[in-house]
Amino acid sequence: MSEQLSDRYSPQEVESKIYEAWESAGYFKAEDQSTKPPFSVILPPPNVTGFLHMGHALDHTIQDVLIRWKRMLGFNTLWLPGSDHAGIATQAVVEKNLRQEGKDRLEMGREAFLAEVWKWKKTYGDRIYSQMKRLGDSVDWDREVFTLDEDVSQAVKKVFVHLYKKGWMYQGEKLVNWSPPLQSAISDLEVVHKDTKGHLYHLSYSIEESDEKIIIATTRPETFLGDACVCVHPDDSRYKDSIGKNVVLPITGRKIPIIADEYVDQDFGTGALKVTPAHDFNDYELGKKHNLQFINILNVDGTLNENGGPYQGLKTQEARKQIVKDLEEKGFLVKTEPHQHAVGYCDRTGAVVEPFLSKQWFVKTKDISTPARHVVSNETIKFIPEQWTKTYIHWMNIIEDWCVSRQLWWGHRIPAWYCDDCGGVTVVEEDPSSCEMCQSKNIHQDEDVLDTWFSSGLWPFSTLGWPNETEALKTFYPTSVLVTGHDIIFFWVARMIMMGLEMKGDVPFRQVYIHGLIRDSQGRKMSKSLGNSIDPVEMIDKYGADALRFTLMAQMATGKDLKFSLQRLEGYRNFMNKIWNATRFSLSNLEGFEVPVEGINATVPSSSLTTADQWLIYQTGLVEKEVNEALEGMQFSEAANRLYSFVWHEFCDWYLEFSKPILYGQDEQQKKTTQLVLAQTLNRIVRLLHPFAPFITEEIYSKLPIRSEACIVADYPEYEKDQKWLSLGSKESSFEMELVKAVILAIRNIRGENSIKPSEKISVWLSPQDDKSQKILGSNKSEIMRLSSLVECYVESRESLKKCAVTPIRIDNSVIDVVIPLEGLVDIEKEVDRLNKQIDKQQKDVQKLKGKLSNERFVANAPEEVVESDRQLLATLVSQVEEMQTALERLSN
RNA sequence: GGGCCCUUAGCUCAGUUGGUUAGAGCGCUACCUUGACAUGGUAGAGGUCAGAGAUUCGAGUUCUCUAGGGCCCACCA
Repeated sequence: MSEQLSDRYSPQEVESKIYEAWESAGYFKAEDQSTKPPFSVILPPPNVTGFLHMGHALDHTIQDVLIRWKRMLGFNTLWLPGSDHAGIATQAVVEKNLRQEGKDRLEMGREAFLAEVWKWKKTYGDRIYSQMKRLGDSVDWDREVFTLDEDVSQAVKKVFVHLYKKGWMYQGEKLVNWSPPLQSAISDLEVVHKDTKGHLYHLSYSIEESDEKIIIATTRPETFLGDACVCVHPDDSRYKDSIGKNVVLPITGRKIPIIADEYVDQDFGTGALKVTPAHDFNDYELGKKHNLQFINILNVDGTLNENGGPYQGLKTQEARKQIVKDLEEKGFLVKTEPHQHAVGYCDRTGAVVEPFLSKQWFVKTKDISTPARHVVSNETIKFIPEQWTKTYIHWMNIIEDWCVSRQLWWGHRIPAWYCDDCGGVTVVEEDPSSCEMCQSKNIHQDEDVLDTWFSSGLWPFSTLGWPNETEALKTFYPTSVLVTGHDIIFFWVARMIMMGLEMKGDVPFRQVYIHGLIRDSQGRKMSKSLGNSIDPVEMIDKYGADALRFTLMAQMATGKDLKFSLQRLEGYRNFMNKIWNATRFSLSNLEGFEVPVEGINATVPSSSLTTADQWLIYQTGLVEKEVNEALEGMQFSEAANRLYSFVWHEFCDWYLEFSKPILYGQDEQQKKTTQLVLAQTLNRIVRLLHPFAPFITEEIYSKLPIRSEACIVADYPEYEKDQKWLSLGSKESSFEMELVKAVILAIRNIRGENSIKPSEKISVWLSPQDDKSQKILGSNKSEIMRLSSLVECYVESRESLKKCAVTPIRIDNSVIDVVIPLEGLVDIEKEVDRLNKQIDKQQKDVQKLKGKLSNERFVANAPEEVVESDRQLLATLVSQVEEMQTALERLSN
């Protein structure tokens, strides 16, 4: 205990040491079988080659707080870490890298390329994990899983086959969202629609065997190459006679019919619509309905194919320019008007997405989404905050079939084999040697891989050993809570719910806590391209992990986005330092303190406790109760802020100041008592703070006289279970302390307002107007003197004093006049002004309250207690005004 | 076009079932190096809770509308 602590807390010196100690002691490990109640959280797997950003820091801190809290409460906690292969993102990074070395994926071939990706994964796969350790994540590393691990791959295949057999996984030649740079299909969710300025081109198509023309309007003129018909509304008088005739397409001269369908909006454009079934989702539906020709004009790379005629080889954008030019020259372009419309972009590459006809695998969502919707609407799964329930259900209502095949190499290969002889498809879990239909050996596997989110969707059970009925699965599924951002509710949360219900027959988690996104101080999204992202590891290096965690938690209120502020971070760094110094002070004054054998259960007779002791213990109880309640309700900022103000403004500001005279004094008996209170309270504070600030609390805990094995596995203080200690405090003592504090504040206020220097010692008369106050003041006189720098303090009435500042204090029914003679000390006029101002302000409140109480309906309708407390308040205010008026007189006389 | 959210002190934000005189941090002003901490202490200034209406004895808190800002979903060519 005599160990010297430095006067500043330096996280750099303790954090890594502490983390290693936790890990090697095995504190993070969950038990597959346990008598303890389970509490499990599956970490949203970060991109394996990614690095920790502020969003992760927030997401992880929330989970770690919950896990540490529950662990201390005695739960069998599992926080399961893992990482995601992130198909597109990782493949893109590796490809880019190879290109710089002059290598090309296609030239290398599948196997060689995948070897490169695995090499990359091995090099960078641990980076994110070491960053998680810096944050303090108490995950069970022994259970770490990667989405491409053998077990997970088996689970993926099993699910695929299961869905296939059920008819819910099917292959179809459909119009999909195609990303030309990726040369792959992407799902609806991976398309972001942005309003884009474009043009509405009016093209003139001539009607066959006549001089008539029909004008159509389009935003994508190049697609005319794939037009299958022109469509008008059957009731449109302008075009009635044209229906059934053919038009001749410009440039190519190809002939297509004019048909009618009520789908067409007569008021938009010219009321005549060109239909390109292979390149537009609406046209696709029309094409199916009217059995139209599907003319694909694109190659996989987004260039025009042989159907593009003279434009073959050009990219769509280039082709558009050229075609507009040509049409204009030949007189087919009637007019061009500016037009804003939604254009789909690939969220990975930013390229314009092309609707593209191709053969893909789809998950039929109709049947699988119904139960997934129900479990949320009937609150088997609860979203926090609730508002996301609506969003989720809305999406579930409009969900389309999910395109899960990707024309990539990095990912789970689709377990489908095609027969070169009979053309049959074999979908099985184990690689087959022959075709299921004709037994031919000439089979080859589907070249494509699955959408990354397909394997992510299985994460809550695939990570626990499924399809084997493992103990872990029995113990920890369904998991307790899923913590994530709202940006992946559809991508991930919804898919996990669907898959969990289908494969496990139960929800994957009971609660979904949706937090906001981290923004910069100006409210912009943090992004690499804006250059405004803040590296959490850098912040940890500079301010410590605890400060960063506390900053995030103190702001984590409603699930709203939160702005990250360095000033705030600095403030919580200071808070950590405050805790450190409070400990330093305490420990230096605990020298010679004998640790009681009962340890944390040791008490003293309540009669030996000072007012401040009892007050502190009472406050400790309140904090224990409130913090647990806040955490129970996922009110993280509530919990963090409550702890902040308790530690700083109650423990440090008042209790430690009150303890000084005793600790520095000669009364050994009293000193012992205070030391016990100090040791007991510090222990509780450290445990309460641990989930939020694990490193500093563990470090401090190891130096405390009263402690157990380690803070991380110590009991979390709970009001009900801590009664042996907490019952030493009382509401009554708390009241006494409030009275003493009020007296001290009143004196300090006068000093401060009148700029009476601390060095200038003054005398004060305290005039209690009842016996109770008299007693309280008498027993706390020395503390009052010390904390307000008094040279003399008389607890007695002295009406004869002149030119005094008088501050009336009233708490409950106790009234005290604090009387300070000011003659010779200050400008009396100034004090008169100050008092007058206060009286004015107070009188306004009195008027307001009087009005309220004279309202008969208020008195008649409001609950008795509300009326009563208002009456008392009014009485207090009125008497305070009177007393201040008296004070004014005494000041001037 | 549909849906969700936000607007409270100079700044960033708390304020979950409506009820004492609306809070915090930072910043600001004044004073203070007092034996844990200047990453500190003490005191202070600063708000008609975006606006209007409604419900209620009572609204920052519930409802409606308006203004401003943000987000999500959506095939009008």
